[in-house]
Amino acid sequence: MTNLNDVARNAHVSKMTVSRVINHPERVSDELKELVEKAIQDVGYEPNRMAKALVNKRHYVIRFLLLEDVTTVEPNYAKLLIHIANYLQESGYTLEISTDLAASTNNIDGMIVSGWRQADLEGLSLVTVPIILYGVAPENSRLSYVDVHNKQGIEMATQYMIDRGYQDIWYIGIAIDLPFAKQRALGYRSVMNKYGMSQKVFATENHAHSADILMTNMVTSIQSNTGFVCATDRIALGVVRSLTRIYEVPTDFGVIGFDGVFIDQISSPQLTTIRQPLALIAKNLVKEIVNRVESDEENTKIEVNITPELIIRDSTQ
Amino acid sequence: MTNLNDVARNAHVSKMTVSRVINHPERVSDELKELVEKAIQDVGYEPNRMAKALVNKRHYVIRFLLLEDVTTVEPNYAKLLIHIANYLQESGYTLEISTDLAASTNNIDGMIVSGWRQADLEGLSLVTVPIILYGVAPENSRLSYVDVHNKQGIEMATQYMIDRGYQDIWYIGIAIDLPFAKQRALGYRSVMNKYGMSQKVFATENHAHSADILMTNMVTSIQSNTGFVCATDRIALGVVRSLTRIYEVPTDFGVIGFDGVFIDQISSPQLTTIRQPLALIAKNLVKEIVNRVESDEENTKIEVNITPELIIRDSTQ
DNA sequence: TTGTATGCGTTATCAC
DNA sequence: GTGATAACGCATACAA
Repeated sequence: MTNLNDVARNAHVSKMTVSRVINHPERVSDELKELVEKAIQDVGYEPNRMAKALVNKRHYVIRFLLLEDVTTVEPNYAKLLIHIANYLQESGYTLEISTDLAASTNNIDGMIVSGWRQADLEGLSLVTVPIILYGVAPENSRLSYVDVHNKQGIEMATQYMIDRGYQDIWYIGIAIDLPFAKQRALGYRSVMNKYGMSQKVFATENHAHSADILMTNMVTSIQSNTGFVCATDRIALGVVRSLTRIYEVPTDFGVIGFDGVFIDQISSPQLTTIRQPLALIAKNLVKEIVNRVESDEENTKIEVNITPELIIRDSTQ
Repeated sequence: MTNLNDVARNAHVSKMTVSRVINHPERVSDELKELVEKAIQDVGYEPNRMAKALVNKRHYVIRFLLLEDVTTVEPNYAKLLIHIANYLQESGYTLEISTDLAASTNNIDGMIVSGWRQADLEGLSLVTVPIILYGVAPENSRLSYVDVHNKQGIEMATQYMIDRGYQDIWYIGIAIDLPFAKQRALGYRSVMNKYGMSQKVFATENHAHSADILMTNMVTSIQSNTGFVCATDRIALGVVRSLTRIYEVPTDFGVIGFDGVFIDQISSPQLTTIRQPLALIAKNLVKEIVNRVESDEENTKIEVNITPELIIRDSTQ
């Protein structure tokens, strides 16, 4: 492993000059800068992250804290984690994954927190390192977050169903008392209000099976050409499954989901859905947490709501 | 952040004694050891990973290199990554996720590599840090690996289908020229040979949709009470979907999958499957890579094949 | 603009 | 068995 000294020797300068070329190039004369840059190439120098960390009193480690039960959210996370890890790496940080809110924060610089429940709020307020949430913050909280724009997403979905000519639009929501679920339901209501259409709101657990049962109990009494706006792809999957036992999707009924991560594609027919732009979300999460870690200023609360994307597939006409 | 000095002051000893209590407790007298341990508690000391790393010439970072296309394997990885991260943390390491084989290894200690293709082999042979593969190594390779026992898994599946009384057993394999696919096919053949049953082997892409099409083209000519052993849950999902359009599963036909990660559960009916014990796999991967990183001995090639688990659900009688 | 000395927190080495 | 010292690689403060 080459170090500053190797470069310095190669360039016939002191190692401080090398350090400066890297961190404060403007304080170095052009000729030396060129010389040093060439030497860095020659010896293949890369800064030692550990030594930097020690002297900077950093760890260059961000923890991803997953409070949600993994099994219920599986496919959402692989991609998100990979994106986060990549962006962190670009900023010189490494990822740590934990499911333990109580774990010591002595060897990390900050946390990205996902899937909080009411019970986690006190623990979170005790954390001393910077935090950014993935997912809407609790109401009245001083916590910052990055999330898909939940309300806007369901608005897009509802609007799309209306545009496609479905006569009646139902909302199959998610039965959980968390802000994101409320926001999604609001999206439906706002568009339906705008068009003066009558609202039909149901809720189910976030499982294909639960949605299937809910739907199967009423499916024979639903009139054709109804469009179903679903709070998640899992729910949409169950709705499609229940409908296709008797009818055709999308010719008799239309279904649109939300999330756009994996489930939409293995459904048959594949789901039209509102996709969470996970790369963009990851990018913002990393940008914000690194910002907070590296700036000395007081952290102001920020709320980043990212516009999702309509993916048109085969469960709508 | 408390450090060795704080503990030393509190215990009225030198910081070397504190360091020894942590790293070589046998070289410290019992009384001092007790004293120091109490002091560590008192001041809430935790070693600074960065300082350790610097002096030990380590980074305490293991890279998870994902060579496979993420979208095709999504749900498998979230859990695996979380388990790996947890085990790494227990050993004092942090995780780095990368999809770039060519990335510098100057700031990591070792790599866990997943999803290699033929084209990656040369690049892998150039890597200078210790490597362990998740997934069977190439033939004639000196690379070590940890994997689910693919052959044994499909043997278990095939045997189970025979035990459940299915008259005819078909194998719907995965059309890819990689060792794990061969091993799984071998598992089917070995059991069928043992019972002198006639073998029906098909192959498809690893997508529900492809399997669906394959099956739909022959489904009307298949005699009832046939059992389908599938190379993956995705394939099994497609097979079930195709069958349930006309028949009942599991009364007319039986289907068993392989992987047991997520897809099996959102299927309807839920899939009987052979589950990869991801936690155990992660544990072994971490054990092996940390071993290789921390031992000075030459790395001998090891091959760890982990026995999977039969999960009985609703796609078999 | 450039170089020297010092320290970050830890561990290994070598005294005692 | 215990403690003083140097070293890991880097960056800050200060001197030239």
